Amino acid sequence: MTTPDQTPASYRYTSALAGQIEQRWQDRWESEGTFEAPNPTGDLAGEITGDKYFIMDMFPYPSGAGLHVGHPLGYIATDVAGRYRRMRGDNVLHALGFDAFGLPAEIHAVETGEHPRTNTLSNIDNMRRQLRRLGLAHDQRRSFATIDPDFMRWTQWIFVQIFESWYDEEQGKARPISELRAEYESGARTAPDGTAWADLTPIERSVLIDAVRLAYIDDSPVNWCPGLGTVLANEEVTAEGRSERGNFPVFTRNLRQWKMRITAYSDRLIDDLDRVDWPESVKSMQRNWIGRSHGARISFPVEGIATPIAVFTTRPDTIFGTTYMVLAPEHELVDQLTTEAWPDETPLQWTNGAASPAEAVTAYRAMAAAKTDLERQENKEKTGVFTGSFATNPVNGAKVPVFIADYVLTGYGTGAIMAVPGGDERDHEFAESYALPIIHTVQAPEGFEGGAYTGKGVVINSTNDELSLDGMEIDDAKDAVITWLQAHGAGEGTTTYRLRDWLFSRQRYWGEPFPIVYDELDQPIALPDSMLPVELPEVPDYSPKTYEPEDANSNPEPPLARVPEWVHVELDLGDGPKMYRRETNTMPNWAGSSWYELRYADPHNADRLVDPENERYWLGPRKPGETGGVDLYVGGVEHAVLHLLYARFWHKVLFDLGHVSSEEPFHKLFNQGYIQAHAYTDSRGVYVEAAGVEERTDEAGVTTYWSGDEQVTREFGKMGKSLKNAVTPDEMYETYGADTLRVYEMSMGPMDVSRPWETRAVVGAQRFLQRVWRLLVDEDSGDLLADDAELDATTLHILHVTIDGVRSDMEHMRFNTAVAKLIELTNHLTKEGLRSRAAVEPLVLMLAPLAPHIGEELWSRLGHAETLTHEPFPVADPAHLSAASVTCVVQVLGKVRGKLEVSPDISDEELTALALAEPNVVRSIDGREVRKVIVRAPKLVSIVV
RNA sequence: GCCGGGUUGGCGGAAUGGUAGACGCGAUGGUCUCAAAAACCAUUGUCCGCAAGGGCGUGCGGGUUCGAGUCCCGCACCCGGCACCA
Repeated sequence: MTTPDQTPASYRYTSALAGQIEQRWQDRWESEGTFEAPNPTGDLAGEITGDKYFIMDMFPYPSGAGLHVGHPLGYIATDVAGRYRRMRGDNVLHALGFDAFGLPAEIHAVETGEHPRTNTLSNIDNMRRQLRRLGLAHDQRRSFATIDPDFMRWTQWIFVQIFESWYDEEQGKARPISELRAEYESGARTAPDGTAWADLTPIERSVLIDAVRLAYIDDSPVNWCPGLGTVLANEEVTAEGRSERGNFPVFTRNLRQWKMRITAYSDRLIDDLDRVDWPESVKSMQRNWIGRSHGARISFPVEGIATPIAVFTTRPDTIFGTTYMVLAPEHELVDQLTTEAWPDETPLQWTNGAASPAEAVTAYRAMAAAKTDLERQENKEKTGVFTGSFATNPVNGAKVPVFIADYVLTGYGTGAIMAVPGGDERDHEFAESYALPIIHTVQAPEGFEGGAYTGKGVVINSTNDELSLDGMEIDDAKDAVITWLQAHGAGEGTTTYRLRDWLFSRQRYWGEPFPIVYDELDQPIALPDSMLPVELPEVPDYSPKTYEPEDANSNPEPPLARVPEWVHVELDLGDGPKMYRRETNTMPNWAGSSWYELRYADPHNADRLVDPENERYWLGPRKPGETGGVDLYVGGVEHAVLHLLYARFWHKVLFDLGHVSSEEPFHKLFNQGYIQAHAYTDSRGVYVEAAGVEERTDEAGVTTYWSGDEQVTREFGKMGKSLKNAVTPDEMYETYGADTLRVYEMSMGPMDVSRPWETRAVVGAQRFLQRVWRLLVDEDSGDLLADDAELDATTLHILHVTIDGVRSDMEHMRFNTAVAKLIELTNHLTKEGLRSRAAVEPLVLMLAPLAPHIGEELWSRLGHAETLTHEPFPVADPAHLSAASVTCVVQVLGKVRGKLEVSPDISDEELTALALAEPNVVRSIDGREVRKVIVRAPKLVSIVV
């Protein structure tokens, strides 16, 4: 409390009074369960009224640093939207859980020896406290953390579902492995080589089945990050070849790891983007990441080699322009293609000066292998070497030399290309260096200079005995050549993707253990439901084996492997007690967030991850053909291809297996902007506490910044500890109160745009709330000042225009302009000294979603016993939307020359006459002939002379 | 290079093709006070003018229109994503 001698008025809306009001209402909401949303069935079942509305925030990682004022921006926005929806009569589901597995807790554990769980739980407590003080209308019964054994159990259960599934291309969906096994056993299906199931050994059967599982173990190139001591998914590696987290170097290594067959869903993940309401930027990032391209796979035979070279191209129409071929240095056919000696007349520059192709290829491969991906990217100069072999172009029989070059990547397409220097800039560049012929197959426009022509045009130089593409447009030529190739067994139309399978195992302690054990034949076996969850064992040391970040040859070593008594376990999995070995990798921290939206709908269900009825109600499609999913999902854009892609994938698997009725987890996605902040550096470039910096403006109007006596430089960046510019919500509660913080954050700008924090501007929101308070409450006595006076026409008009505008702003998340409109209404009432219930009650109701505590307090002082949570949001009366008089603008030659106060239903003729008589308009016309008068009654008259 | 978003007062921002700058911060002046703070009131794009009024003004250059911040064409710069992806 502020001491009395500092506050002349004891009922002024100060931060102290705001604090009392806010905490009182937070207690009341909690004890009354105000924001508890009933479910159709189960332990949270209740009477349901209205339409359902499921709103969600991207759930937070409970950081030890606590929150700064940037964090709650999205939470406030969803809270306002949710509170508005409740007042519209909806049954609103809004809760917040915690994404509690993750690296920081593990690092903290390594440093302090404190168990990550202990530390994480205390961080969660702290965050819950900070968030509660913000007055968020969450259903507390539905909160959880991904580390809760109950939650983890279902994460593991989903893993087992994925492990026990395969993708049936014919049906275009995932199906249980049991159905595949049944098809094998019945003879309906045989192994790819034709062998019958009955003729396979148990091991062969396992291998056959394991090869198609949606979760599988694979020995292939993965991203190994010694600095983190773990492998990473492609999505977690930046374009610079470093870890997204920690920025450590990442190396490609062949390692045995778990993967998820997300590539089976490539098409659906792309196609269904058209069915969700997401920002175009995020959709485009996902499309790019999946990287679907349509083209053709074409075989180029090589004399003396059984396997032809398969290439992938998106431009099969240019095949007549193929003058050479290129294989990635790592391509498996390179050894066979490399000849003993250089063919006669091999140009010297094709050989790199080597005595034989074998020597040249070996040297080139060694050089390519020594380069990291990053170095390959940096050096864009095209290099390569001739293998000594020639391939045959299937369309015209031309012999073309086969090169290896590192500008062809092993991981994309087939790792081999038909090079068309006339139609591809990269091929052109290479052809120039190696003196290879260039044939154009598309007519370039006149005056085209430059090497490769990649634009539109008509096909030329493309004829053989049976086929002529000449004269065709490119798309028709593609179809024609694919048809021809297909008929001649030389190729087919096909699609490739950039997306790779999701590397799913991590060598960390603080993650979900895999519900997998290995038998004596080293075959992975999923644990039955009854043995879930598999909980983390206590370990003597939480650290993964750490390495020098640059030590590419180090090997991952999971911390769980150091607990032999946990790893080796006796279980009865159906054929009596036997010894098994547990999987010692853990899941990535994306696992829990890949399905948590489902658990909000039925958080305590012990029998199912979510009851189908509850899932259908909260997430199911509203109309046939819709995807269903959360009605509004708000979060930062940084998860565009990580979390959002993984969650869609898991959701689709669960949909295929019949566990959910929705095809997409999040129907509408909204990316909020960030709150940024100024930061200040001293002369040494060291950050100084932003809170202590003073701004000075001299007579010349030049602004400088000072930390004590030292001048400092202003920068702009993320808010946080490292830039010493963090402002905490706690400071704001203390100085202004939670409602002020909420209103300020919502009024700063549009939700999807980043904006700078400015503590000194927060007072504006407080002044606004104080004005509202003063309208209703006597600052000295605390008496209610509202009266029952009738509203004048002007006030009625302003009120209803405000209602109309605020409603529309709320619908479209334009909270900044909603606040502005409420301020305007308040300023009008204040200026006119109006305190009529007819105006202040709607004002309080409209303010309530933004500033719920002061809203509730004023509502209750107005004599209402019940919370306003479910009070109907005011509705504008169309009769009051038009004003008694309107300002009409009179333009002469497009410039405003006069203004008229006129009746809204004035006729065009009358308005024209008034306009032409307005003195300043007459002066502007200056006797010139009026050629045309455009009238948009009642707001505008435009006169042309 | 490709894709997406952006550029409006001193600052954050507002404007169905129809009064550019709502609302807020800051600044200036005032009320209250012994004084200060808080609060309240007024002014605040810029230039000319005593005023009435007028000129200029939404990154730059064109265009459409009676009228363009808004639509079209071209360009510059900034932010984000992807990038030798055949």
